[in-house]
Amino acid sequence: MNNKMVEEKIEKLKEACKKQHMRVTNQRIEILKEVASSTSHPDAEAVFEAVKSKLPNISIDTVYRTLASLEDLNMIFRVDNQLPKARFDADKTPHHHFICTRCGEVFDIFVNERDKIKIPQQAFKIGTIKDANLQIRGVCNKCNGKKKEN
Amino acid sequence: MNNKMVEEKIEKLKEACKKQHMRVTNQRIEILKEVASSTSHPDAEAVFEAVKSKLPNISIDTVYRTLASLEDLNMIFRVDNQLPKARFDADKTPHHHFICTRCGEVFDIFVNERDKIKIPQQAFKIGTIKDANLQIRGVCNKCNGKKKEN
DNA sequence: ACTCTTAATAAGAATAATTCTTATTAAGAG
DNA sequence: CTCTTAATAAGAATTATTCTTATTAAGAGT
Repeated sequence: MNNKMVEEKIEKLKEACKKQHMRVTNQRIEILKEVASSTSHPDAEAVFEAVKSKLPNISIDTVYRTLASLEDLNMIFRVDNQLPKARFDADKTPHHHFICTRCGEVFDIFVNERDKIKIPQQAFKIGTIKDANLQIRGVCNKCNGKKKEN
Repeated sequence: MNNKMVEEKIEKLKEACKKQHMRVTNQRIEILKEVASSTSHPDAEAVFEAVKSKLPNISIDTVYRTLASLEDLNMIFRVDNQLPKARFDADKTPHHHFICTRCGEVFDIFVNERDKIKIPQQAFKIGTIKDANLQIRGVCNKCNGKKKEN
């Protein structure tokens, strides 16, 4: 993302914070700026190191907390929708996964021939492909129900 | 997977082990049996608990090691291709990811309108969808090169 | 079957990523 | 400018996973 786009993103952050009654802190701005201007899908540690030059006293915990809140605000997202634990499957039939971002449950979605995913040509230039699957992220019905109870 | 399919899978494991000069251990058999007969994408802890009834002395380390080796043998796979660290991205333009299973590098793949993924109808019944992206797993060219050096 | 080599294991310590606890700071409402 | 409290820094704690080391057992060779 170029400078202008990053600046626009910061403006969006400010609006989003106001809307959610969240405070616009330097930490939030600098961390979003860093993720938005990076092209390397940085991890928390990399963001921490990069942001230190602007905010020398920042703690790694703030980075984690802020990345999570920026995700909540829909400003950034987590590549691969990391789950706290690795989960395994022995069924090699090509199928997709619906992953509930709230409870971590994984739902299989088996598709027919017509709905099979096609791997973009570009991918073959990057390396040797082992497999590919569609990852659908959302909130499952069960968790949606729970939300209403609160 | 039904009993018969599980048994077939165990046979495949035995063949694969012989081919790779790996020993056919009870731990490998029971762990594969557990993952293959489960429908819940179990994590290491769940496999550990389930397998304890058959092998009361099994250690959690063996479960982790065995799950990894079963993955190597292509008998099971890891849902979501868990990476050791969470990685973030601020670019919400729909795009896919090529994830190198060896070095963890994530490569963006931007696609044109025609190659856009279509979310299977079934997914909408499971819950509220936030987003979806294609995850292509493989080994990047750089890592493929390194392999040859050995 | 018996022996031997060594891959695989159990046990528990160690590590790495992430989250929690608590005291302090500062955003922004009034 | 003051006050409330959300957000933070610091470091301890936790959780998933991996490593270390001594022991066991698979299976090759006899």
